[in-house]
Amino acid sequence: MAKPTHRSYSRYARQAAELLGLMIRNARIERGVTVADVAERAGISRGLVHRIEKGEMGSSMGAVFEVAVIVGLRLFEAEPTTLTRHLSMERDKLTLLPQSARTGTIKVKDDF
Amino acid sequence: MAKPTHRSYSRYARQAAELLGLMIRNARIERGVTVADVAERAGISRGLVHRIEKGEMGSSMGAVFEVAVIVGLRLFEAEPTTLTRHLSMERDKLTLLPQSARTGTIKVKDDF
DNA sequence: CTATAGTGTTCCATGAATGAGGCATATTGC
DNA sequence: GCAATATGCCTCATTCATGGAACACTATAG
Repeated sequence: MAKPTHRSYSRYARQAAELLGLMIRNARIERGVTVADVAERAGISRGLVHRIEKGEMGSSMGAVFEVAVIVGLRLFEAEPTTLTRHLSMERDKLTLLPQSARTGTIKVKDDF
Repeated sequence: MAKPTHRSYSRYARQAAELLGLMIRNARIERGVTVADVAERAGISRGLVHRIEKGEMGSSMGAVFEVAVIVGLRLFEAEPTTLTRHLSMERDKLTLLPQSARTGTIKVKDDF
């Protein structure tokens, strides 16, 4: 039987996916690489690369990010080293953020 | 199973996923929203939100982006209007590139 | 023009992601 | 301290994305 498991996505999320797909395709063409080539390097099928470039929401993040990297895109506008630094920053941020904001009562933001 | 389809990811891609997950978690906590709350609003399970925040590569891009939007993250550092504009720009770019004048519709070019 | 390569799209078997539920461990508030 | 809520993590059934192969179409080369 048909399961109406149709997931609804917000417009912004869908556009972000579409944009990422287009950026990937543009970057790939500019580099003169074929879809099949990217697929092989990413270890995925040609069809999946195509779906990713179309911005389909079901594609796994791993496949999408991997393809993006292969065609030379810089995710989050960051180079590898910058990315690592951002990671550290976010990790530190997390440890500093207790769950005190849970009740919606953000008491102090430790401004200085 | 003999072959678990060992998918290998580049370091950069993994870090990007982890960074996105951390940014989501930080944004969520700062907003004082629970994982369960985000899950309900995104129409997904609590476990999936948790996996997304951990930056697991298997999560679908749709779920990841949707959660990111819900906690207030701006993907690609762009506001909704900016995102739409970027989309148009990338679409135009595509038509100017060599092998891709096909995606659009070339049939209706009989206006001369 | 023909030949070749690349793309776009379908179908389907199957492996993988997801949802659901439970339970242990924080964390918060009393 | 205790109670209540939130998170982390596990297992398993079900659903869905994926790979693979086919095919038509388009573009580039010759």
